[in-house]
This record gives sequence, structure tokens and C-alpha cells, in this order.
Amino acid sequence: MISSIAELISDRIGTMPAGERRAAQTLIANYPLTGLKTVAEFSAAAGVSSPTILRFVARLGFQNYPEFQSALQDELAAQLQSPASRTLDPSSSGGAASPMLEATLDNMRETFRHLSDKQLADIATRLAERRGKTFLIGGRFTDPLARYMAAHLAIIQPDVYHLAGQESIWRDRLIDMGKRDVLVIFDIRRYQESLIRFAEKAHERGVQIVLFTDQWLSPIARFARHVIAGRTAVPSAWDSSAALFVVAETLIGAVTRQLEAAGAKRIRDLESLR
Amino acid sequence: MISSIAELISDRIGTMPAGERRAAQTLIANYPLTGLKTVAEFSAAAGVSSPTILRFVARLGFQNYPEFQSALQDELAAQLQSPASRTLDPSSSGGAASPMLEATLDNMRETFRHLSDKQLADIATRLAERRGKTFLIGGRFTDPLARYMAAHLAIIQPDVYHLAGQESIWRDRLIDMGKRDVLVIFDIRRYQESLIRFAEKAHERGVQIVLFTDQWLSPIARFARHVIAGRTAVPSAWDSSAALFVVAETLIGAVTRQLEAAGAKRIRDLESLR
DNA sequence: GGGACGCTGTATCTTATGTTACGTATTTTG
DNA sequence: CAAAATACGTAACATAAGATACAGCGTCCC
Repeated sequence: MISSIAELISDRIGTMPAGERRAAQTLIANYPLTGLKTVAEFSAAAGVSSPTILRFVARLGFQNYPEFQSALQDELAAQLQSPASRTLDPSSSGGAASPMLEATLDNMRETFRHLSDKQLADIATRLAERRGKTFLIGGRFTDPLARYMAAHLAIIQPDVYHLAGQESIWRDRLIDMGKRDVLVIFDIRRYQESLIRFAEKAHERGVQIVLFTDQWLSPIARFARHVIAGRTAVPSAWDSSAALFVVAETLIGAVTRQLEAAGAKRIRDLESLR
Repeated sequence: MISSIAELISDRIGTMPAGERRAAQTLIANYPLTGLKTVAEFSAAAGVSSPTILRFVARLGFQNYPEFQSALQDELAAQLQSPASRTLDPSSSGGAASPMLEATLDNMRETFRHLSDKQLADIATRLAERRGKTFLIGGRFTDPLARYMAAHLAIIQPDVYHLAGQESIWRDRLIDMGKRDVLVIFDIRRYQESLIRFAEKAHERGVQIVLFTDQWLSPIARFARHVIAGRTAVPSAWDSSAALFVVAETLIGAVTRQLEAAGAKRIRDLESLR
């Protein structure tokens, strides 16, 4: 049963030629507003010509463009009048993606339920106070999270380093690390020996460790000053790092806010550069 | 402070003549839809003439009718893009992390609402059928997502390459790319010139492009075979890539499942290695 | 009660929007 | 590899939309 135009589109998008597909994707991307604009604006947004837009709406079964717009408006009207219908229609997505999404959302809620605001604020403060250097590192699958966090933190403050490459390379960096420094480690099952060794060495040097791990806790938790335990279970062959990712983003935001509040010169300079 | 057009109207409705007041009341009655229709329809709904409608919008301070409609559309866009403000779950705790989490969860729901199972399945199939090579690349902040996806895909199938480093390095890899290959690109605002150039070149070589972008669509969408538009807005100084991350994980899972179902030898070998 | 002012609608005009026809490029098929 | 079919864009066209000028009407004030 196809009720909305959006469904109609995603149903037929596979059979469309390239240009019309661009039109469809553009419309879906911020549905349904693009469809309410003029043909010229729609075509410009999609990067195709006007006739392609008209062929697109014709393929959807509309006689002309105004008829298509009326249909969108009717749909929008129904939607605006009953906002309740927007809140998660369970029948809407019964496919393969849904269980995965639901599990991921649950994971996030659970993760944050076990994570107090104070704890997050403490970690953010620790990362924001510029006493020493910040190092980030991750495991086989979680290293991208370390990179993601490093990419942001490195912009708002100096001395942020992502440790990449081989174990021997990290080890050499241990020389630079001391009591005033922070090491952010991402480690989920299966926990990597190399990371554990590295964390232990860093801990011995007095480095403060912030650990992102799963609910079963990496052995590194022994050495960590702060432990963030994220839920990772999803109906998939792989574990999900999404909850940890969101915590990382939250932390990035919190650190940024603290630095802004502290009136960090770097942040102001940054604004002017943008 | 007057922020919405609705407020503007109720602010000035007292000073309006009878005809224009009817127009105002009609618009407010089912706001903002009537204002998006034509002047003729608006006037018919209000029971007044077209010029009265035009005088009405002129009194509100708009130069002409299209300008008025654009303002309404912008307002509607802002409203539709942040369903968080409409749902407002009171059960959520009031900490600093909470708005961020709520926005992120909304982003994910919205992202998947615009993403049909079929579309995901199509992309997964494209990635799973081993016709050619798979390349992944991302922008400044999204490259970690490309890495994350590459780290997983590279395990379950051969010929998966993450493109890292400088632009000149990618370009040299273009030689290896052809019709049978797939290029997965992550690109969100602000869209990177270098990535656009690269995508264009790859497209010219017939490479099929799968694009992960935000709801405003990177220009690369022009060249893309498949476009995944994720919501990125969160109450933070940074955009959030979390929704795209979850889509990436979902895709990884789907590809894995398809390969398992196809009885890929590599997967079985993998099991025995674990 | 008469005159002036302001509001409204009809009719006309102008603009720009949607539509169509056609030639070129691209892809598909035999 | 050739030929057919399909898809796409440019440009001309028709139409419908918004804008304007003007006259009628009601209302308020003097």
C-alpha cells in the first residue's frame, strides 16, 4: 500500500533514469519543500533541466506540475493537522533496516542512561583545560572514532595528536607523554593486546586515560581515569560503535562550549577565519 | 521580538481593514498552507478579491507575493527540519547532554524515514556483487566514517580500498577505476572542492558513486548513482555525522548478510579464522 | 446632509511559469 | 561494431499567475 508521495518515489526510484533520479533524491532529501517551489527552482536544486522535472512528476502519475504540487500540499496539510502521526509509525519501516535502527537507538538511550551529565562534564573539563597534550588512539574498528574526535579537537585547541600506524610508532611517542597529558583510547571487543600494553605504559608515566569501551569493559579500564561504557549489541554480524560515536560528538560539543565560555582566544580567531 | 509570520499577523491584525482581516484569519485558520497556494485560491478561500490579498501581504512588509511565499516556506522548512521541538519528550532528563542526544536520535529517525529499505538493499547489493573494486573516501570530518566502513568491508571482501592522504594521491588512483567499480564518498558541509573534482573525474570514468551527504546535498549528488542524505543539525557548534554513521553501519550489516546468504567462501573462511 | 477619505472589486496588463517540440548525446541491443 | 531506442537539454511557446489602474461604494467627519 502506497499512501504518501515519498513512498511512491522510493518505490519507483529504481526504474528511473539518472536525471529523474537526481530529481527524486533532491526532493526526498528535504521533503516535501523542494516540490512546492517552482519548476525552475526545483530543477536548479537538482542540477537538471526543467523538462526533466516535468518528466519526473509525469512518471509519478501526475498530469501536470500544479496537480503534483496540490498533492504535496494535501499531504502536508494532513501531516500538520495531526502531528501525532509523525511520531514513529511502526508500520512505516518493517524492513531489514528497522531492527538495526531500533537496536541502535536503544543502545544510545541505554548508554546515556548510565552516563551522568557530571561525568561528561568532568571529562570535557579535563579535555578543555589546556595543561598538557591530548593523544587519541583506537583499535582496529574504533580508530576512525579516535580520528573523528581528533579532527575536531585539533581545531579548537593546540597539541592534539592522533596516534596512527604501527604499535612501534606509538611507543616512541610515549616519551612525550607525562602527568599533565590526556590519552583518549577507544577499545571494544575483541580487545587488542597492543592497546592494552600501550595503555599500561602510558598509565605508568602518569598519563590520564579516558577510555571509550563497550559494556563489558576493556581491561584498560584498570588504568583509566574515566571510563565510558557504550552499548554495542545490534542484530548484525558486527558490533555497533554508534553509541560511542554519539558520546564522542557530545564530548566534542561540550569541550567546544567550555572553551567558548572561557573566552579562548583560539575560538575567536577561528570564527574570523571562517 | 517577532519571529514567525503568524506572530506578525496577529500583531497587526487589529489595524487592518475588514477585507484584509478576513484574509489574515483565513491564513491563520490553517497556517501556513493557504499562504502557499496561489493568490486566486487564497482570495477564494477568504472570500475576498485578489488585490485584497496582495494588499494584505504588502501590509505585512513584503514587496510581492512570491517573497511572502518564500518566507513561509523557509519557516516551514525550519519547522520540518527540527521535529525535536514538536515532540518534546518531557521524560528526558534535563542535563547538558540531553538536548544533544535527543536531536541526534531525531536525526536518525528522520534520516531513516527518508531512506527506503529498498534503496538500502540496492546499495548493499551493489557493494556486495563482486564485479569490481570498492573505493572509499571522505572529507575533513567524514573521512573517519569512510575509514570505518572500509575497515569492515575490507574484511568480508577483497579489493576494498580507502583513499587517504593528499588529493594528488587519490588522483593517481583514478587510473585503476572503471565502470565496474564503486566509489563511496562522504561529503557534508562545507563541501570540499577537492572531493567534488575527484568525484567528477571518477564519474567521467564511469565509476558508480555512492554518496553520503547531508540534507542539503553535496554538489556531488549530480554525479552519484545513489545518494544518502542524513540529518546533521544538532545543538552544537559542529554538525553531527552520527546519522550517517548509523546508515554506514546498517549498510555494512546488509552487505555482510548478503554475502553470507550468497555463501561466499570468504565469509566461511573468515569464521574459521576467528 | 454634503463632501472627503478610504476600502474593495472588476478589468486590464505584464511577467514568469509551466509546457512542448526538436536536435543531440548516450546507452542499450542485436 | 552498428543501429535503434532512450534520455536529456535548448529554445520557443502558451498559459496562468501576480500586479496595476480605475471606478464604485460605504463610512466618517465636518
